[in-house]
Parts: sequence; structure tokens; C-alpha cells
Amino acid sequence: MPSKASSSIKDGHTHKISEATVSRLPAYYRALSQLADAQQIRISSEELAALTGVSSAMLRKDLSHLGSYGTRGVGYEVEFLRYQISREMGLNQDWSVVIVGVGNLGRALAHYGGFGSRGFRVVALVDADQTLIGTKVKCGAEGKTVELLVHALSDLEDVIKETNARLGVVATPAESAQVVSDRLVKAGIRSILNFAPVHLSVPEGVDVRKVDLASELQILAFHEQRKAI
Amino acid sequence: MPSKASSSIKDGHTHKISEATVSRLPAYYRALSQLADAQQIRISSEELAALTGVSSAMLRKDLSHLGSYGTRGVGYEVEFLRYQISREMGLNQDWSVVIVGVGNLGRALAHYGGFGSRGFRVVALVDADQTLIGTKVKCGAEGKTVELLVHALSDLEDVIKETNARLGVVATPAESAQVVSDRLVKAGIRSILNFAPVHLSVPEGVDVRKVDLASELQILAFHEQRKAI
DNA sequence: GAGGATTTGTGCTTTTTTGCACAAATGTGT
DNA sequence: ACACATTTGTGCAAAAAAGCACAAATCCTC
Repeated sequence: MPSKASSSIKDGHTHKISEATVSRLPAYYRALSQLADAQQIRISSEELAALTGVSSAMLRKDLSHLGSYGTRGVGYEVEFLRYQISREMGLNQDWSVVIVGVGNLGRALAHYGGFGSRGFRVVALVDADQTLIGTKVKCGAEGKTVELLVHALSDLEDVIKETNARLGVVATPAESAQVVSDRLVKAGIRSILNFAPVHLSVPEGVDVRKVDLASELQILAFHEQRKAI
Repeated sequence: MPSKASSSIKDGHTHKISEATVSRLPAYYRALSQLADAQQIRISSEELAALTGVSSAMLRKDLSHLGSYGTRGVGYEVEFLRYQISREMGLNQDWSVVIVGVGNLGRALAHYGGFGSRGFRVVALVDADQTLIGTKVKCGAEGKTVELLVHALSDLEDVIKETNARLGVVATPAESAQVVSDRLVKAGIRSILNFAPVHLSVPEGVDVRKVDLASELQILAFHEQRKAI
């Protein structure tokens, strides 16, 4: 044991992980989970890179920011690496999610199985529509479906306090999104996933990620148009 | 009319627009559309930047890649700029979209109003589930709803030919996504929006944009975890 | 236990993206 | 007609991201 003695030091990776790397970690995590399900023990950066659509060099550099978890000449241990990523990303704990807006999209999100399987639990549904409030909506995919009551938007603060939700999903029409966002922030939510096609302005310290379906199609259309030359 | 005579020359902007710029154009377009609806005639880069969440310098540089459409000391004309962006992005034509996978998400997408209002028309629905094939699903938001028949996955190629769809949306489970993608490509589709949580490998010349809901939440969770320090 | 075959981790280079700051261009008021 | 207040467009600098290439570490075989 020549130099590996103080491994506890190198584990304490506090240096910043770049945003680009963070955005790719989920893909690595997902691929590793599938490999683990398929009982694969080890994988090389080359293979994992192919599975996730990045270059092997980029993959290795990304992973190196978490720590030195591979073995030269061998590769990475699937289960071990998966665990390290999940730990780094905070996926070994459960995250409670409140969805505001129970229209088509909100319901589809509530029903989406991909959440529950990765530590995300939809704990509350909120809407402004009087005809929806009080109704029950199925949450989660097969296996672990729960029926959730749709709460009134006016109860938002209480619902968040009671359920201890830390992530907010905005799936309302564009007109109401900013108001809803403001109230989420006021209720203590500091991480918001926004599906409404508007830019949300939030105070410093609050993160917003936006998913805009129409924008994605527009970007595709732009490139498609250029191909036709 | 002093120097504006030969404007047809400067319009021929063939130099490459950076990917980062392209990804922001939809947001500008949307904001400008809202401003136009609100009858606003002019807007400065500072204001438009605030509406879309970018810096004014970045906005100006982005727009400068399309052409010189602003007036110094004044700003941009809302309607004119909106038109220029839509032309550049190919939004003054209609784009036909085929959605494969008519589960919760697929249905929510079909129903989504944001598409139709921006030149995207869902022209076909396809699924592998025998219990869904032949059923009718409402497409589009209020005002212009159409009922579309769900076609069998085995008819995919025919459906694409008949409807002339150029954009494909994959809203299937992860297991079937790659197979569906291959068939879309074989049928001539070269632009795919993928909602399935897997990386799609496609031949060169085909564009894939992916929207992964769980990944977005994971990225938020990562940052949220760091805040708790 | 030495040599060869792998595969990681990373220093360095190149490319892309963002940010700054100011000259150029326009409108306004006198 | 001239000075002044705006606001765009852009050259240049800084920062971030991606790509290359190879030394270092490990395993395997003889």
C-alpha cells in the first residue's frame, strides 16, 4: 500500500463540477442502471460512451470529476459507479415533487413511471380549476400507483408545508406560470421545472429548468429546413 | 432613402448560425409573438432580453447573425423581427408531425396547443398496442381540435408517406424507442424528438433532440442538494 | 516476474460560448 | 444645422466546453 493510504482525502471532491458534466450524469446513471439490471459487472468508457452518445474521452473526464472510480486496463464496475453517481447527485434520498397544473401534461407527468423509479415521488397535485379540485388522479406507473387529491391553488403553501415538497413542477398555461412560480418560491421551493412556454423570473438562489416542447420542434425544423438545400 | 437601396444583398446571410443561438431563437420568437399580440410596435434589446432571460448583449449578437434588423437609438420593430426569425427558422411553412406512442405522454403531446399555434400539425398517431389501434384521439387545443385515428405500428411507413410527415416524435417506452427510431429513419424521417429515456443512435444526417423528464429533475436535485450546505 | 496488451486519468490544444465596452448610427431638441 | 441622448452592432477578451494524445496503472500470459 504505497500511496493509497489517505484515500479519504481524495474522496472529498469539493471542486466544482461543470454544468455540462452535470447535465450528462443522468444519462450515465440510467445506462448503468440498465447494465446492472442485465447483470453486467464491468464496462469500459468506450462502451458506456457508445450507450450514452458521448465520446469516451468526455465520459472519462466527466467521471474523473466525481473521483477516480475506474481501474486502468479494466474499466468501471457497473454497480459501484452507479452508486457513486447516485450519491453525487443526491439520488439515494427521496425527493418530493409538487405538480401545479393538472391538465393533460400535468396528468401525464403524474402518471409517468420514470419519476418514481429514480427517487422522485409526486406528493401533491394543485390546480386552479374548480372542476378539478377535489378529484382524484392516479400517480405513478404500474406497480406503485397512488391516487392523489387535487388541491386548490389557494392551498399551495399549506400543501407544500405538509408534504415537505422540495421540487416544484409548473405545468400550467403560460398566463398563470409566473404567478404560480412566485408562490412556489414564497412557499420555500427553490428548484422548479417549468413546462409553461414562458421565461420565469425568480430571485437569486432559485433554479429553474425549462422544458419547452414547441421550442424543441422549432429547433428541429430549423435544421430540417437547412437539410433540404 | 439614402443607403438602404441594395438591401437584398445583406439579407443573404449564409454564414453559419451557432447552435447556442439557434436554441435561443424560439424564446425570442415566442416573446415577440406575445408582444405583437399586445400591439407593441417596438422593443429594445434590453427589454426583450429581460423577457427571455438572457443578457442584452447576447440577444443583440444572436439577432445580428440573422441580419441587421434593428435601428440604432430606437430598437427593433416587433412584427418585423418576429417575421424575420420565423422565416429563418422555417416557421412560415407548416410542419407535419407524426407521434409514435399514444400513451399518457403521447396523448398529452397530441393535445398540446402550443404546437398548432406555431406551424406544427400533428398529422398521424401510431402505436403498437392492439387495444389502441383504431381508436380516435383528440388532437390540438381548443379552437382547432381534430380527431385522429391511431394507426398500427406496422403501417408506419405508409402513414408517413401518405401524410408527408417530416418530424417524428417518439413517445414510446424505452424498450421500443430504438426500433421505432430505426423505422422512422427508414421511412425518410430525418428529425426526431425523443421522449423515451434512452439514447437513440441514428445514421449521420438525422437529428435527434431528446427531452428527458427524469433527467431534468435529477439535475435540479443535484443543485438542490448542494444548496442545503 | 518480465513483457505486452488494455484502458483509465489528465495535461494541453482547439473550438465554442459568453461577456465587455465602445464606435457607429439614429432620433431629438434647440 | 449642431450637440446630445439612445441603442444597436461588433471587435476583442475571457471563460467554458470539447477533443486529442499519451503517460500511468492494471491485468494477463508465459
